[in-house]
Amino acid sequence: MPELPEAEFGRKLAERTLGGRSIVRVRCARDTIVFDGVSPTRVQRALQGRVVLAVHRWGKYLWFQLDQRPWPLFHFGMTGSFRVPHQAVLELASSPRRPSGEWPPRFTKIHLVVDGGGELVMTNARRLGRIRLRDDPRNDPPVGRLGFDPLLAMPKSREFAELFGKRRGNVKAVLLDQRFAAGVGNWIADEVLFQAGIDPRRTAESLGENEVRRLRAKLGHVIRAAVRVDANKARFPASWLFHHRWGKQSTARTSNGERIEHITVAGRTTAWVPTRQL
DNA sequence: CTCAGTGTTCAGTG
DNA sequence: TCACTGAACACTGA
Repeated sequence: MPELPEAEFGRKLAERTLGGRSIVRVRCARDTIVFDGVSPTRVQRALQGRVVLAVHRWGKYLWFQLDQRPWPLFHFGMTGSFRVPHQAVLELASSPRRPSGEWPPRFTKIHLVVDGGGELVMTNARRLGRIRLRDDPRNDPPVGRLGFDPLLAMPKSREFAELFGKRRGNVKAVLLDQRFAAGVGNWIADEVLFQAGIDPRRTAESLGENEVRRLRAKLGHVIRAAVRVDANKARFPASWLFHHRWGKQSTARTSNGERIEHITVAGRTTAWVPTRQL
C-alpha cells in the first residue's frame, strides 16, 4: 500500500482518531524485526499515558507528536497500514480486499486505545515495516536524511531544476531516491514518467529544461490527485497508467489502446508506454 | 511449487 | 563520494 498518498491517508486517520487524546492502553506484538532498535516493551512504556498532540508525515514516514519524548516513528514497508475498527468508507480506501471483521486485525503490530474509546492499529503482514522511537523524528535519521516532500514542500521550479541537475543515473532512479524526493515509490515514479512523456531509462542529465519542468509539474499533480481521493485507487483518474500497469504480458494497454511494456529499471519492475515516453 | 512484489539498507564493485 | 547491482528481510497471492 504504502507510498506518500497512502501514508498521508494514514496520517489523517491517526490524527482524527488519536489527536488531543491520551493513550490509555498499548498492546505490542512480540516482533523483533518490525520493532527496530527498541523493544516492544519500551515502545509500550513510551506511549502509555501520553497525549497525542498531532500526527506528522514526511515522505513515507509518520510520527506522533506526544506531550513527552521520545516519539514513535512508523514506516509501513510494502504492506503496512493504520486501521481503525470497521468504518466502511475508510476500509475501502485502505484495503482493496478483505472487508475484515476481526479486531484487532491479523498482523497487528501495535494496538492503541485512547480515552473516549477510539482505537487504532498498525498492521504489517510482510514485516518490512518499522516502528522506532526518536527524540526528534523530523531531524534524526532516517527522516533527517530524506529529500523534499512533494506535498508539503515542493521546491520552486528553479530550485527543483538545480537539485535535479546534481543527479546522475536514470531518471526513474532519481525519482525513487528518497534523498531526492521523499515519498515516491514504484507506481508513482512510473505514473509521473508516463504523464510527463519521458522514457524511464533516460539519464537525468539528458533531460531538457522543459522536460524537467514537466517532471516537476507531474510529480506534484499525481501526488496531489492521489491524496485528494485518500489514496483510493478506484477513484484515480481513468486515464492513469496505474489502472493498466498490471495487465502484464503483451496484452497490457492504456485507456488509449497503446501498448504497455514491462522492463527492469533501477532494479524495479517498470511499466511504460514506448509510443508516448520518449 | 515457484516467483514477483506500492520498500529500505547494506555489502561489494567500478 | 557517487552510482549501480544483488542480496537480504518476510510473507502472500498469482
